[in-house]
Amino acid sequence: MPELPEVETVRLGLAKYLLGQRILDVIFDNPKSFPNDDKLVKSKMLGSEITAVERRAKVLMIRLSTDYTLLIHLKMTGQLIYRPKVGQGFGGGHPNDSLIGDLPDRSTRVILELSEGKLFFNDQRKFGWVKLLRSIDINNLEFFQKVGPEPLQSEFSFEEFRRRLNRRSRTSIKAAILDQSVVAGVGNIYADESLFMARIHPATPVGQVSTIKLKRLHQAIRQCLQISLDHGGSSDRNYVDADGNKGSYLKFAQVFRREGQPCYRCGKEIKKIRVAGRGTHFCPKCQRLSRHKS
DNA sequence: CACTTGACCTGTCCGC
DNA sequence: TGCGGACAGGTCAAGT
Repeated sequence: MPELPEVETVRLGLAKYLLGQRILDVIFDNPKSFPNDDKLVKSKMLGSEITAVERRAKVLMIRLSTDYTLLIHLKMTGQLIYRPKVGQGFGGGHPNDSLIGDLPDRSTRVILELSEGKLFFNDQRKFGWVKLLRSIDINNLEFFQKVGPEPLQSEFSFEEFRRRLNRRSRTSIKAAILDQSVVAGVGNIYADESLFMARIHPATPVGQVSTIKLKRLHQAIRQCLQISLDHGGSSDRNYVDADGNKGSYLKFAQVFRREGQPCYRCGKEIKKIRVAGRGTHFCPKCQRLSRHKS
């Protein structure tokens, strides 16, 4: 899916368009994508106003004036695309129409009809979801209790990073940074990119990564995510922002999807292997398996 | 507990 | 062109 930079880019777009809008209707028919009952939707959503659009880890939160919140996870193929009503911004003939075509399409799972436009939740693989919850209950969800610090905030200190990593010292460093309870928002693309930047082999057991390298990794995670955010995220396949635009970060990727091509740093061929059950890209020369004690 | 694997879905690409 | 299998940005539950 969308990892932190992509979800944050969507959030920025939604905040620009949705704040202050009223929900006039909600159209859904897939209980997997939107497992809420009609009664709750009618009483807590219809007529309510959107008061904020927030994000924690890879989860979006659309706050409503009824003290309820829509939680949204895009998982692998989710999209949230906003289209203003014709005559209220870009309408027919908008340049983005060629990118994603007419909406709804066959992957549309939920439509929010708003006072000034429509919000489409598309999700080809149906892994993603939209849930309506009491705002006050959200912090008690197990996920939010366990999730790690936001990497672009100051709460993501090196000491905190190491403390959370040390609970999982035998697993691979890649599996560890993909774990949302270690750090929030890192997924497969930025795991590979930040491990390259820190020059750590993805399969290195956590307990054998030196302090120097862990410090490099801590900084690399922040840098990769920030650079991607600056470029509107990565569009490998499905990802688009709230306007339907793709992100351009993959043009700057050092290893992700570059197997068989030369490393920009040393010239050796980038390899693709399997680590933590995921396709993993790395440079065998820049990222050697090493055995240091921290 | 720590850790790994398979399942959830649909679509696409690659080799035969 | 068709068909089978592998694979895809993420998380869970269920296994060892």
